[in-house]
Amino acid sequence: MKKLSLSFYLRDDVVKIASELLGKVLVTTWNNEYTSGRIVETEAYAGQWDKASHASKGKTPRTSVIFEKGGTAYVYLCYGIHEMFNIVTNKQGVPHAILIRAVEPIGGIDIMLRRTGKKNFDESLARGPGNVGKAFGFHRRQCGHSLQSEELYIADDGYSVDKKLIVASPRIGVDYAGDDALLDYRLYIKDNKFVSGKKIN
DNA sequence: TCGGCGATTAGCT
DNA sequence: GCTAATCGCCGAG
Repeated sequence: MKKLSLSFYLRDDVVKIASELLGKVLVTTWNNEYTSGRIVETEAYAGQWDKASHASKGKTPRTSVIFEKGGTAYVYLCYGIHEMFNIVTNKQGVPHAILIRAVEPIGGIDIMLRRTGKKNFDESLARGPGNVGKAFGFHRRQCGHSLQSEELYIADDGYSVDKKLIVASPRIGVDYAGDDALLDYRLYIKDNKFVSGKKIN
């Protein structure tokens, strides 16, 4: 497995990067607990003009990390409950970010089960951004963490997603953003069970 | 300093 | 389908 290089994250086109992240492997190893999974759903947040992005309100204590250079982790608390994991992209000063919305678990499933409080492995283990945060042990302490480190990184294991299976759609939960809520900035792998947004129960 | 609210989810009706 | 859970951010006063 090969870690993605810094230059991967520093490029301009955040939607393109979000689509290329599909099929890549997310790994966290903090506390000597190794967890990994394949990214199957992402959402792009493209800068200050994008009303759905936290960066649209300008640089504040919470959002300042999004203005950092690409390859940095942005983790924040949503609804007081959910730790959401984002990847910062583009060069320093340009607030682009990609939200990881769903992951297909590969390694450390027992650890994910313990963290999420679930009893059995199923497709909901890391489906939805709140669950991804829980399963991989993310915390806002990790905000600003580098994605080139041993504790947290994204790797290419040679797996590639058929372009025909990559679907673009409007983002979820951002209706307040007006016209920007209609942009096709959500990307996911078609027919993958681990993708959020549809009810399975 | 204070109050409203959010890139959500699970569980009940 | 509806709502509680739950806390830090940010704008208003």
